[in-house]
Amino acid sequence: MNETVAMGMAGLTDIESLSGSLAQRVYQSLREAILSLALPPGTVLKKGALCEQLGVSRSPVSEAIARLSQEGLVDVIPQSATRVSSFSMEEIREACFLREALETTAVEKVARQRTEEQLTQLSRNVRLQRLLVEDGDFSGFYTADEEFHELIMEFTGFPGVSLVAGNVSLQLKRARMLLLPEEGRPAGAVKEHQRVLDAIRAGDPAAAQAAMKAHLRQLIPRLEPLERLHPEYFRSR
Amino acid sequence: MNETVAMGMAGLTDIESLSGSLAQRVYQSLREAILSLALPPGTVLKKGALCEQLGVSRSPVSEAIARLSQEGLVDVIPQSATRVSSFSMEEIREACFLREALETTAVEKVARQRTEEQLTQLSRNVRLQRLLVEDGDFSGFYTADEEFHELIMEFTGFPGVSLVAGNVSLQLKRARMLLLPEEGRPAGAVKEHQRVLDAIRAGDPAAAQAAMKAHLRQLIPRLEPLERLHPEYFRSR
DNA sequence: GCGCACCAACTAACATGTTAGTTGACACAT
DNA sequence: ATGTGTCAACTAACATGTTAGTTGGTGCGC
Repeated sequence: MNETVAMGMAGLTDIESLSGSLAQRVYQSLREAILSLALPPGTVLKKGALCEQLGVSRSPVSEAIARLSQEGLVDVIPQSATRVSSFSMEEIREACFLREALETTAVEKVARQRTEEQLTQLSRNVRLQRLLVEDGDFSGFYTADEEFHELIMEFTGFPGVSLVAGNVSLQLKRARMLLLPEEGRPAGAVKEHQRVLDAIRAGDPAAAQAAMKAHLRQLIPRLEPLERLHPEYFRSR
Repeated sequence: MNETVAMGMAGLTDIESLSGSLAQRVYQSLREAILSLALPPGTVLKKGALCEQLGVSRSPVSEAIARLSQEGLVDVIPQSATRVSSFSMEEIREACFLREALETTAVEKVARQRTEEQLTQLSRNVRLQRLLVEDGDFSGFYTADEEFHELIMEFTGFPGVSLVAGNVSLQLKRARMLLLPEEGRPAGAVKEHQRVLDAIRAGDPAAAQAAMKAHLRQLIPRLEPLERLHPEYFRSR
């Protein structure tokens, strides 16, 4: 009757538009839906239903769910059901700790071995951030922000660093979706990024590490209130 | 004819002796065999053959292989074959970097929040290490060594830290199997552990971090020569 | 009304059948 | 002899059938 039926019960991106094996596409589709909260915590995922909606058989769906389970995005209750995992503040704190470990160590290394080209890229990114904030383009700023951190990790010369960081920060990424844009926060973040960049340019590893730590530490206090603002997404686990 | 046939082509631990779902058991069996080099890099894993040897169907084997693939222990060539992944010195360096990031940050935190109980456990562990080295029990020392690092990560209060560290250090763990016990190295390691412990006890985060870093940095130079000592395990990737 | 055993419906887990892509060998043309 | 096209054999990937464990409800005993 309405398009909700046509597209299935939830906003899964059509796997036609993705590349790779079927299992890979199903995984990406589910992952994106979970991270964007289109599939909120607690949602039950039924293999049968997913197969129908995506037009595939259970094999690729099973593989996708297995991966999501390993990454902690879904909880599989053996022989019974599988649901999108709930937030847990403790897990979020843990993710912050892990992210801090990776990024501070990364920036420390980058500050020691930076090249002119890298400084240029980082500088360009930070200036872009400033522009986007001035224009009030918060979505664009969010992307540029992520790119800033991504760049630093890439510049370590170890491609796996950002991959691991991404996996470890999955819960963080999801929780950030609940954050409302806070007055003056983006501008503050840009300043902090600038300090990180300055320290990298100065070739001061300790300062870069400290600046990055100071920046990342801003996140937890902003996430803490979520537990009582959105209790329906939390608990258990 | 001989027992090699009876147990299959390779030293896979019988899944009967493990717990959990079939897929889980198959995964553990394969993982152990790969990490212990019973299945050396380059070995081709055929689903059909594995099913026969383990006495299960292809479903759990597929799931196990998918997990191993995600962890980088096997390379799957689509529609063609899957083989145990080769070492790459670059990956090993990367793993060292990641491990250093996690463990130095962990020890820094632990030095700040240590309890008497934790100091007791660490002290007991280090004294045990000394005993084992004196007795020449290198295998026992290896276990105690791993436990020391494990303890520190646990003491952060974040159970996921040691899990992540374990995952990123898989290649390291495998590469260490190729290391021959080096004269005086265990004794040196004990001394370094002692320094880490001293700094933790003193409540000196910076010193603890530095001591841990100094300790972990010993590993790479010992691993570097492996590339030419065992070229058959390296390359590609 | 209330607890407990039983049962039916549903689910993930496992087994097996089918498809399609890759690889290497062999015949053939050059 | 050598490069090339064809093809058969083999593999992972996908689809589907089967099993076994969980869950919630229903009726029976109390």
